[in-house]
Amino acid sequence: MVKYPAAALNRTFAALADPTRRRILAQLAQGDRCVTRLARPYAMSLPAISKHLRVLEKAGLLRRRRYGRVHEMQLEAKPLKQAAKWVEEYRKFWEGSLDRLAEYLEKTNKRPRKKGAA
Amino acid sequence: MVKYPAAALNRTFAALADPTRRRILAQLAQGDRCVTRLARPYAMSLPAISKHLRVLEKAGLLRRRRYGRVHEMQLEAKPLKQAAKWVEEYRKFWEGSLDRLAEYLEKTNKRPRKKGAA
DNA sequence: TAGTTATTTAACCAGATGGTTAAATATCCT
DNA sequence: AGGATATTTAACCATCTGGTTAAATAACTA
Repeated sequence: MVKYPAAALNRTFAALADPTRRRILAQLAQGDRCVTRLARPYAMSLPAISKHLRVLEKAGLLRRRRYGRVHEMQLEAKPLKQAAKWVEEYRKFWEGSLDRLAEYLEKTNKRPRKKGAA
Repeated sequence: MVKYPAAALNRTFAALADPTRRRILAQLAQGDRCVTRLARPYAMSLPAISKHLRVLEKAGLLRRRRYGRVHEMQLEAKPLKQAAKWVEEYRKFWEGSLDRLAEYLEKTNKRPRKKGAA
């Protein structure tokens, strides 16, 4: 398996683990948005949104541009690409070799005793 | 964009946000393993590992089989498939339409003012 | 200058997270 | 039965997280 920078994956996955943040990303997928506008759909204070945005920013998932007093947020795809690669690598591996092993184990109802399991 | 079950994504991404848990998944990708064996490489108590395993289990990322007193863990690909789909969908969208927009903005150094931004 | 708007910072709070050690439980072995 | 092994549960602790409200900062507007 390939090696990935742990700290970056930590931040990316942690950022994606919150539904509000995922929804913010969905909003941004439709175009750049400023903080107030992003905050509009939520029953949540502005500082709360501000914090979510900082989490996303630190994870590198968005970029902030200041135009006077308004901060405009823009999606950034790179860290997601990393995460996607990580997930995809495991997913493929599991779906390939391991699901067949799983089936085998289901049918025989035995466990593999020695190390060459997969 | 397609709709995904939020609670499941929450749990999956949160589970993946910890490096110990990702490493456990990497171990399991090489074959089923019992708790003690999984714990071996870590400078961490058995209860700590036990907790990590429960997190992964609740996220549906692994299945537990009891053979007497030993609990054997097995990878489960389904929730990861969901997560992969989510990530991939956004990734593609961003890489496609938005990176071009980003470039445009970089060059012109203007911001889009009206709603039809993307 | 004064007032309004956009956003962040500060201080706080409740609950989750990730770890610990000690004890409990379940199973295997003799 | 009694002892060793595999794993979990309980109780505890420090830190992180996701929210709040109130105040600070920055920039536009009259």
